[in-house]
Amino acid sequence: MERFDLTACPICSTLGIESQEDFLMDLKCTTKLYAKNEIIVRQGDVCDALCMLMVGEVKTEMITENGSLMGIEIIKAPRPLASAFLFSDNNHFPVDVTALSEVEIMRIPKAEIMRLMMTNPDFMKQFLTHNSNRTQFLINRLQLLSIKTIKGKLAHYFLEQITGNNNSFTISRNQTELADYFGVARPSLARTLSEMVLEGIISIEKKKYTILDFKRLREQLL
Amino acid sequence: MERFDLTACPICSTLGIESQEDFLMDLKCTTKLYAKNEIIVRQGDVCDALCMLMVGEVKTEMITENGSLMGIEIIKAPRPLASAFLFSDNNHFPVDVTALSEVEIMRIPKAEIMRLMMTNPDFMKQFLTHNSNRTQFLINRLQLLSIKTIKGKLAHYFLEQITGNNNSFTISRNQTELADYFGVARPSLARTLSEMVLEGIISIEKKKYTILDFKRLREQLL
DNA sequence: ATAATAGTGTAACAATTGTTACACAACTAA
DNA sequence: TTAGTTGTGTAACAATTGTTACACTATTAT
Repeated sequence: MERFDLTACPICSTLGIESQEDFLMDLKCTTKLYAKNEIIVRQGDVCDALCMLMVGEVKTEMITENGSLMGIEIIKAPRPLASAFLFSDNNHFPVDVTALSEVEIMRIPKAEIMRLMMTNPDFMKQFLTHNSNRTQFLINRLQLLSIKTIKGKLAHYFLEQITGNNNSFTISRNQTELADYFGVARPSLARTLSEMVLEGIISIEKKKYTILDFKRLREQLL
Repeated sequence: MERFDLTACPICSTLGIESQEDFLMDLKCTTKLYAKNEIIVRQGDVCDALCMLMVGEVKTEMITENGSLMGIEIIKAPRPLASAFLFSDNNHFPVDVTALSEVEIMRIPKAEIMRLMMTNPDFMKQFLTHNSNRTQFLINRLQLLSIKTIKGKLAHYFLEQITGNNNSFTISRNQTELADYFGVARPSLARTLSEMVLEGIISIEKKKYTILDFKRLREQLL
């Protein structure tokens, strides 16, 4: 199993290389290994320690940065799991987490996280930032899911892709992935896309999308 | 205008009465008044200070230019506004905030929040807890919106209301409010409810709901 | 009690999306 | 090249939900 890379961890990366050894040395924590397909946490389990995914990858029904719906999604090491729930009044995991490979989890007690934050401003800032970023992500997903029509979702998504004065952009996801992202059926998405092309709102060439009529695109948001 | 009540604030309540005066005295912050219907923050505004709603109430509107897809949230003083975004990499407000009454807002700079957290463990814990609770709330909304059928939404909601060994609960919202909460049309909700009663899954008497068949209720979640 | 208002039940119909199925293009590996 | 896979376009039909309208009950104010 490979070594844990602190510098890639979203909440520990600014600790500085020289202090990493001390950091891990002083840390009161336990690590545990899980076999492939083993269930790491069950929905409803109490969350009284930060679970850091050190090695391997897991799947969870949780919403992830990747953006797929409540459907199963994959989290790769290194990253904390559900760090937002550690301090909530109702500190239970909202979903199951299952190992997709051999997995190493480090459990850092809540009190230890508190201590780290009190003594290390950089750590505190990173921890806060990580959780804030997760929240931002959740809000974005909420906005997207709140739009009911497929045309509206597409309009929201397209307008988000625009940067600068361009009216073109490329989408790396294919139609199937895009449909998953929106939580709609693939043929429904295809139908809607061809309708928007027919109406002259957009044009599509391979994965390059061009907006032809911003006004009508914005009208799709109702 | 009434005085700000620190003991009711979700992130300052444990500071202790005797230290409140010192607390407010030392705090580097500015306060500003807003008239009713005045816009306090606009979607996209940079969030570089914690906005504490001291007096009055505000509404936050989710969602893009359209308006009423997902419910609006009404926030009453005292409570911080969008405290989760203060530390995110892309620190912009995701929503508009409008005053519903005369409102007093205290703006506490980010650095000042950092200082408070470093020097006051109770404050830090409360700040973290508050943000965690907000995240829980968002996750919950997301789960609800991810369920596509109205029966599924209702099943999710009903199962959430159950406490202990009971199979009954009362819902304070009326049908119209419930429909808004789910983001569906009111007659559609009524139709679905009567279907579930017909199928013997639940029974409804005024605002008291009773679950008759847990197994089939859970099946509605897919 | 009476009127006004709010909340509910329900029906007919429209609109949107999902489902299933299949043809075909694009790409990859042998 | 060929065969196999993946991605796309599209059609017919089913399922679900929205829309609109109206009757009725419950609650509240006068």
